[in-house]
Amino acid sequence: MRQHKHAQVTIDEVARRARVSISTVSRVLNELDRVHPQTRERVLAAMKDLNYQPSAYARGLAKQRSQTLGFVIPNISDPFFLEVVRGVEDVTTPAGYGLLVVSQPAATGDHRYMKLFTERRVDGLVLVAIDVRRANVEHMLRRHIPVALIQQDIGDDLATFRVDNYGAACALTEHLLEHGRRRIAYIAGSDHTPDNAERFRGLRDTLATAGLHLPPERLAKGDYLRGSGYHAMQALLQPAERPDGVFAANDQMASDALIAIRERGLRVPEDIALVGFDDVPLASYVIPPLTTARQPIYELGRQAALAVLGALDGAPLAARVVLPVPIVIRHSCGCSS
Amino acid sequence: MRQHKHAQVTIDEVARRARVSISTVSRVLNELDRVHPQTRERVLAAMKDLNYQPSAYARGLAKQRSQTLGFVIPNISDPFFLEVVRGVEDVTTPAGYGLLVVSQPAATGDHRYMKLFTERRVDGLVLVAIDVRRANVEHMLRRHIPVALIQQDIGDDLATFRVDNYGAACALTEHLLEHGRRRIAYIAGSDHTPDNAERFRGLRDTLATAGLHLPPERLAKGDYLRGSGYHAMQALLQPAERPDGVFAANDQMASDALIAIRERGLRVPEDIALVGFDDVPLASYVIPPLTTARQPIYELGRQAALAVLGALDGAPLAARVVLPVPIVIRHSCGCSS
DNA sequence: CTGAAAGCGCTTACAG
DNA sequence: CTGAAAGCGCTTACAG
Repeated sequence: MRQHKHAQVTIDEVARRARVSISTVSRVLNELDRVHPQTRERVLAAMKDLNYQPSAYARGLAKQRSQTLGFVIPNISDPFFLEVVRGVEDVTTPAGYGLLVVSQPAATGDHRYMKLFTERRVDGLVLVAIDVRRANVEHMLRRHIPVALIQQDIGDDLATFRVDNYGAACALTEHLLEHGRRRIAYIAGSDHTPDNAERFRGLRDTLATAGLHLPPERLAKGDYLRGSGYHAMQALLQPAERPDGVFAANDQMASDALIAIRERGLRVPEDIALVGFDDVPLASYVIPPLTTARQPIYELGRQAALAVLGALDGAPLAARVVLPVPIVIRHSCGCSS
Repeated sequence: MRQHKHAQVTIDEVARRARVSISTVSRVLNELDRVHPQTRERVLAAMKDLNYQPSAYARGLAKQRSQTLGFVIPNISDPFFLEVVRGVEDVTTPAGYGLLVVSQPAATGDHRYMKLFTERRVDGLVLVAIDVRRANVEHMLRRHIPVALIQQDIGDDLATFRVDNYGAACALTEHLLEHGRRRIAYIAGSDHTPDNAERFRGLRDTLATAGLHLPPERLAKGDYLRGSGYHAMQALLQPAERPDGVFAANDQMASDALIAIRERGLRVPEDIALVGFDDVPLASYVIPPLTTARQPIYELGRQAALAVLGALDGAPLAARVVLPVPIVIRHSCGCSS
């Protein structure tokens, strides 16, 4: 067989150079058995001289472990996405795991990544906010492939990593109450998202505890996207009794609301105190800068990855993690610089 | 040997069920040789019945091809990042390639991903805007591993995919001139970045062509980041003869400049026309919305990935691709709604 | 502590 | 058109 000019160096060459068998090279590679110190040194030296990098493929085949994790992200332009990859990647790479990334277009269904991940024999999975079918997750789990779900809740028994939307919404509402606001309105995000539901619940429960309630005319529908907050706010400004506080389900809509309020000749926070959610760059940029809540996205990725790697080492898969969402106080709520 | 309860199904089981040898199964898998239609049907049926997914590991080992691409992204919170992964991923997954993602902290040096990628025997590499050493790229190329560089220029002979900063800067400046502006100032991004240099060159060359020049007092240093545009703009407003147009190297700084201008009691675009670069969400949000340029990030990823896959099929690696950057006209330049 | 050998799940000439 | 066999580069009992 012709020698490939620049082929990778294999375990055989290392063994030959160190004058040992490949078993021994493998042993120092895996640090399992005892190897005589001197032999070890020789092998190590040979590996270094030849710049040997063991083939993950051959290893994976022999060990029946691919040392890689599958990672699926939604197709949508999620501003948080970068943070979660970093969180995941920062734990996987140091642990010697590769990260196989697939972005899942919402329409396609599940097959795209399931096929790829099965072929590649991924050891574990981290799925971010996508449309997973429960059956698929169970299928993986049955094969002892741990799965962590981020921002996606499809069963109490599955390992899911979420953010405490409810708690942050309570805190934000509390804060509005502390500023003396009593007629607090809500600008909703997309109806069907759990985030929206939880934030709304936080608002309503906190109001209820304070003996307040939220009449229908102080509830306006938005869709998280640009522009919707503007129209929602206009609707909220119709009734004679205007709200004195507004909780928007995200910063984008809060920023839109700001414009609608200003156009009406009213001031934030003097006439209407306003809070958003997410702490996107825009939030600190509008005037006045928004009081909002910052989701620990990086941490979400980190913890999900740690859980999967832990499970691979035999630890039980933590069932449900809910990370606290700190609120960040700026000026739109009435706090001064 | 104990039968693993949920082990993956292998080629042997398929062969047995289809009553052929594994060679034949392999043949229908790879569609290389002729296989009798009826045999093929039997094999296909068996594969389907057993839900067979060939092991990418065993295949990679036998074929000496991993069918995966390495992908490195910078650690920084690049708002464009998501778009480029999507661009890359949208071509690799359909082509049956996996994408191994690593984020490269600037400080660490190159070893982190070089080691991982060598171990995993990636077939090709896409490197985004990171600090690659030329030696590393050459090392890969010598092993016949095609490398595409995105937004990173370290040699005329390497396949690099860039965006036409210069052309867009020319167009933007041209546009300012068309609005009758003659005293055009520049708010620079970080000195050392090629993007900044190219945008600046575009401005200066276009001014020169129009018989204009850019005196030192109309050149202010920024660093792309929040706040720097504000101070830069204040400096530009010092001289008695104020600029009547400002080109900021990115939207963030342009937005900052907007505030500084307004604080000075001047209006955009009436007193000073303003343009930015990048078309981040903020750009369309500030008042007046910014005229700017939109980089084709997704396309950058797509083309780089296509080039690498092409090279893997024997095509020559396209040396240099520069994608046009359309400018997006809004109101900060003086155009009306 | 160390080596020979079988095996991981495929592919690929080589025969037939 | 199809099968037997060697090989891809490792790991892992099994002997010694």
